[in-house]
Amino acid sequence: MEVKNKLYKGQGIHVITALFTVEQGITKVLLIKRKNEPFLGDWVLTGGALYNNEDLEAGALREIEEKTGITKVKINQFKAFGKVDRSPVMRMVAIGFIGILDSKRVNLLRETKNTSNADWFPIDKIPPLGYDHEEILHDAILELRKQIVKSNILKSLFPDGVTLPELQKTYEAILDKKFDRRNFRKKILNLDLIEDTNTSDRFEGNKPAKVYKFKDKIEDKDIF
Amino acid sequence: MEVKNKLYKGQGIHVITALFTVEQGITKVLLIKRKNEPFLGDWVLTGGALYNNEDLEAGALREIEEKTGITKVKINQFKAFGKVDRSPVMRMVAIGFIGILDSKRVNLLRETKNTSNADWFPIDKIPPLGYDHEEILHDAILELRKQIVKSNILKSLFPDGVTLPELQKTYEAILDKKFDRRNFRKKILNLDLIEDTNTSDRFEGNKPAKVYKFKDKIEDKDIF
DNA sequence: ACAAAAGTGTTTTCGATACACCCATGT
DNA sequence: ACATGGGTGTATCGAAAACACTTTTGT
Repeated sequence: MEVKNKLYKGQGIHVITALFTVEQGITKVLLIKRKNEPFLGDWVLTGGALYNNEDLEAGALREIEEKTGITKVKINQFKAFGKVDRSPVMRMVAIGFIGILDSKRVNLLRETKNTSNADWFPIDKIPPLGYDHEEILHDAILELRKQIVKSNILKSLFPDGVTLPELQKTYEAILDKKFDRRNFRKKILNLDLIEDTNTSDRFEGNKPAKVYKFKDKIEDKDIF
Repeated sequence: MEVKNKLYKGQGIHVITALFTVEQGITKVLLIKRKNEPFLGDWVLTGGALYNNEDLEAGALREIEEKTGITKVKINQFKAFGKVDRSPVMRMVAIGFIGILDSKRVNLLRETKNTSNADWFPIDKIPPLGYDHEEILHDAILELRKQIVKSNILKSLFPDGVTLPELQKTYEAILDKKFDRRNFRKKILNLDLIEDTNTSDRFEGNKPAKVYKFKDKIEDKDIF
């Protein structure tokens, strides 16, 4: 259907994902460098325009793959961004997603049809971003912090399981906060996000640590 | 800018709000009856197509006013809905909002240019809805339950302040749960959502109750 | 004085915090 | 045997839950 009324004509939808990783206690986000106008040469979050034949999440995943080569990542929608002038070309509303994965497990494409570079940036050392992506990233970081205590979003960072010391470092990195080891264990186990695998241990040159894994389904707790 | 690539052509944005009220312990949502195709004659949530010259929230508020006459209401965006076929006419992505207000304080328009009726429906007695509005409403109810314990969204239900017994009935209605009176007081005051006005009492034929009001700004608590 | 609804305090229970020692491994 | 990091238990504190009586008003 062709829209005639210019109040509605020429609208489009962006699907934008803030893809995070944690490396040695540093939370990082994946940025790509644009090769086209608008914002040519600027760093932005991964994403692009939604196609008519795909759902929101599918579009976000396609854009991720096209522009970074990353394929297996779980993403969660968190907010829409729709300021009138957020895109200089036409009216675009962005649907924001977040995801987290292990950067060491992916073969990041440095250049693609639409990007001239891609890299992981510590979230406290972000260059100027194109579009409204600084705002999206800001909100995405807050959302990530919420989701790591209420969802299994970290599962995709640890697809092969995780030890409690590893997990503690991750939480400390993302929440920017230190925890007592014994209390952290109790707290995290109480969240019912992970379960003991019983099976395997993992070695790092000292006493082996038990391996836990994130549950596939998290049931939400009572609100009040 | 005119889009040529048919992968992107002809997209649009809906702004849809689930407007709630609570009457005598019953949580209700405002529905309007469509006067046009598609879904002519169907009940739907308040909303419509976003204009190019307005932000998301402004568009949602304009649609609310146009189709219900309601003007002063606070709304919060909560989720985007973008299944490929959610609109039969063209590709539309919906941005969902929730809001709550006192139905007794509004003069609801029963008919407008685009609607043939409007009414409040108990959320457990919802007729079949057009578009994907049943899904949007379902998610909106969950979101409302979250927001009443984490935000001051209820402020617009009680613009002149509220007593604790009134509030308790409201929470019980929305959360579908009963509370002990003494514990409810402690709990709700601990949330730091409301403050004592000291000033006024309110009579209902018995002992007057103290009036509290919702704060304008809520600071969020530690996540973990 | 009675009915109706508001207001309040104490005990108990449970989860959160603070804190120190033992254990398994590699060298 | 020593160094390194993993694992665990207890005492204390504070929040949440259970629970009953008193107060204010209108009639």
